Amino acid sequence: MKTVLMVAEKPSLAQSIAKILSRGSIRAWGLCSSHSSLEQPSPRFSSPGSMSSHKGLNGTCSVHEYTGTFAGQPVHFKMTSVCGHVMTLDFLGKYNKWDKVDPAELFSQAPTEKKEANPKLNMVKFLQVEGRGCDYIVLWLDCDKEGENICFEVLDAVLPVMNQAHGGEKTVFRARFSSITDTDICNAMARLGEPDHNEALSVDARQELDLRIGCAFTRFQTKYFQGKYGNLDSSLISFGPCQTPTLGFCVERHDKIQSFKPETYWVLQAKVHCPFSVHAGSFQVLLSSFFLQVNTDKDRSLLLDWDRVRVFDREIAQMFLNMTKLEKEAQVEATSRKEKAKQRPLALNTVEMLRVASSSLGMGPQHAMQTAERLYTQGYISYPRTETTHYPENFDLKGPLRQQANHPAWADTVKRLLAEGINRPRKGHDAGDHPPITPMRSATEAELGSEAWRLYEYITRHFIATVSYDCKYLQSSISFRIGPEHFTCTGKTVISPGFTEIMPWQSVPLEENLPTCQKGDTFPVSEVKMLEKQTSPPDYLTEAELITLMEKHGIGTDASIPVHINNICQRNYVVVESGRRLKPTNLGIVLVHGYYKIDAELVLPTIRSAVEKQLNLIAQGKADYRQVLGHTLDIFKRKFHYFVDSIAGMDELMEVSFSPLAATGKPLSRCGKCHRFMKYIQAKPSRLHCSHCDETYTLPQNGTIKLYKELRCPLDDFELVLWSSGSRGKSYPLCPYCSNHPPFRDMKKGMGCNECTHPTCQHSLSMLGIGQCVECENGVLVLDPTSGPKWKVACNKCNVVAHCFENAHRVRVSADTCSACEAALLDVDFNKAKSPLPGDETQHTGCVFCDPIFQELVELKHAASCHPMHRGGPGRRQGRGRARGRRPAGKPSARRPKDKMSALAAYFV
DNA sequence: GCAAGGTC
Repeated sequence: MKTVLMVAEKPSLAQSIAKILSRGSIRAWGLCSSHSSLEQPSPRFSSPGSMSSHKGLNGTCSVHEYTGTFAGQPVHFKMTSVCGHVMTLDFLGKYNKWDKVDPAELFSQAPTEKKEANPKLNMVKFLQVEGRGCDYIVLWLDCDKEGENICFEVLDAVLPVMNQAHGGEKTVFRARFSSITDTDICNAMARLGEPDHNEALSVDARQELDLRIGCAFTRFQTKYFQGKYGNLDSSLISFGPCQTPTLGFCVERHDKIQSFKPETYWVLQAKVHCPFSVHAGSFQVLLSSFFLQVNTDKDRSLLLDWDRVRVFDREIAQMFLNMTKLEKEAQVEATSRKEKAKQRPLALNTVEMLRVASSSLGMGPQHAMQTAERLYTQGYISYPRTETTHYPENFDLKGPLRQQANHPAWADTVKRLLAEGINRPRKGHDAGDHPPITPMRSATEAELGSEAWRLYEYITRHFIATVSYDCKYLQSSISFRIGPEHFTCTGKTVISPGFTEIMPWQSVPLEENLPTCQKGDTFPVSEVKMLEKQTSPPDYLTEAELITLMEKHGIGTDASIPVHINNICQRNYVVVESGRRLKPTNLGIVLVHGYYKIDAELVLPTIRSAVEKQLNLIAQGKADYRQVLGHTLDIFKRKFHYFVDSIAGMDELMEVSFSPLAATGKPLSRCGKCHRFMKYIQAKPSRLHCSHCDETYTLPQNGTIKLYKELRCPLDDFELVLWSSGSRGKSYPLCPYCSNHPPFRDMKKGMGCNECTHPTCQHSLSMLGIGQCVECENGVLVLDPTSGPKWKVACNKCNVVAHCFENAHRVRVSADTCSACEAALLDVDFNKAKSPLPGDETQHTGCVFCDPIFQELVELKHAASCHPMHRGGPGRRQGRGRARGRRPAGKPSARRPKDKMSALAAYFV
């Protein structure tokens, strides 16, 4: 029997499609074969309706197997999936060395290669294992350009291991579907086509453009500005065709706020006195108790709005005030009553969910997406990444609704809807990807936890609202004349709340009801006054507004919008303020203003859509892939060179906001070359800067630095500093020069003296090292000479710390080694009063691992946390040192070498 | 260390 391999874009889809095709086969076969207008002869298929599933070798993708017919023959079907893109584009390794490659080379010279997108998933191997020996392949990837591109990634992996076709028989098929419904999937199976190479090529072009342009600009501006300003708190200044315009939106709003000049204006406000009587009508019963209370209040005054709204000249306002003030009565000129409707929402898609999550639930897009994904994988909601706001025609709306009928939060509403009949959902947009986001089963807050619950509650309420009725309300208004001036008063009364019952935050605000009156009626004026007000600036952009702008300009996709927003936060270009408003930082502002100054297209949202237009030509087969790519790269290469030549313009802006390196930081350690003080710059990346030599020395991050007793490195004369990760962590001395320019072959950048193999320096590993770490492979336990009186021995690779010999007044690493485990012996002196040693001893030399006296004085921990090893009973203590302290044969010894000179010579070869 | 796009 021949085998048909089928591949979907994600595991969940493989399962749904396999279920449909394996069970619905007989009906589907009938349906499919009844189509007479097939564009091409399509392989017919059927299956007896049972399917078996197993996990693939990567543990993530499943394989669903069943038998059926295909191309008129009995076959074995294997349905599986990838996890998004199989491959990713990157430069060849040597072009990823920032110091060695001129970013300009990234536009053309630097070759790119496709790498596995997620090596852990082992996707190519997995596809080959499953594809080996298959005869046909049907590609069920999402029906968009990215999906088309993944088709070819799958084919590249699988075709070489599949059986060879006989006599030009077609073996590669593409299924095109627009929803995951029985009809659609069966139709797709009945009308298999071919993957579209042009669409795939347009994605290849997009990938290459994004990579080359993004990396070139990012590397250039990072290298240019990094280390130039002391208080520029960013080690990466990135640029990207999506993230930069996203930042641009935030800065644009900031500029509007900055340039805003408040203007004073004046408003007339009138109050009339009216005996209260409301229209009688059936809607009254629906009004809230608030209204009924108002109704009992017989006399009240009515606030009128001025038809001129406002004037910007005080004297003119005063004139109008004077004229109206003379009048004692307001005359009704017209009345109107209109029934209006507030529409029920469209079915929920991803961006709308993210907007509401941000604006109403205070949940950032990235977080909201993660929460939604968890709800999805746990089966509470449908697939959360979709652009579609239209339920498929045969979508079962009542099923999910019934599941909610006993939910304590909305049982009443749902039961009434089911009893009285649901409303037809509004016609939304069908993007052909996934159905809108809906609840899949009932859940409670206790079950989900408060965060996930809030999102689930919103999704469910939104779903119920889409099958509810519009909210109907009555808008009435009365036009008045007071002297020469006209005033109006409006009121809204809810006729039927419709969907706002389940989405109360959308309710028509309760407004006072208006009195019944007719044209010509008069009301006594109780007050006319003039109010002075000021126009106010807009506020910073909310995340929700930003999402709307990005969607409108085609910046990013439903899945990547949260990533871009997260990026500009993490890169320190904007900060999220209260109300989830995005306030650009100085860095963000300077960058955008810099782009505006040099080449505004770099930050305008139009650039992405212009490129996309070109890419679409490739997809439609109207333009040549190579030509478009070459042409676009050429344009950006020119832009890049112009940007490089004009960078001083951006630098001028930087100078205003940031202070030069030489003017920042506090003097800390002395430079070994000029013997002047260097300055310690705390802003990330923290570093030392010698303004005389104009050299910068990076320091280890995430810790504090102080001077180390003015001790100097014997190799370069730089003053040592002491790095510490905190009182419960570890610390070690460090030479700023050696750490940046490793003196020995076996040392790497960033290392401290505790890893230095200098054979005689008193701060080195050679002198302070004790023995192999008890936990990690390559680490050595090193005495921390500054840690007394709470002495510590810490691993120079991992975070193992041993606390030992508390209150000893001196601890030294001896030249002798333990005969049992080869660890260096420690020489410990205690004060007479505090000595824990037996008898009246104050001094003891021994091995920390093997000496029974020392074993009682050593406590193993992890830096800043308690170590699990220490939880055991007393019995394990004995064996610990003996077994683990021993250095394996062949490993470099941390002991003091016997022949210092020969060892020294070896290092300097 | 960099982009944006899939998805987990």
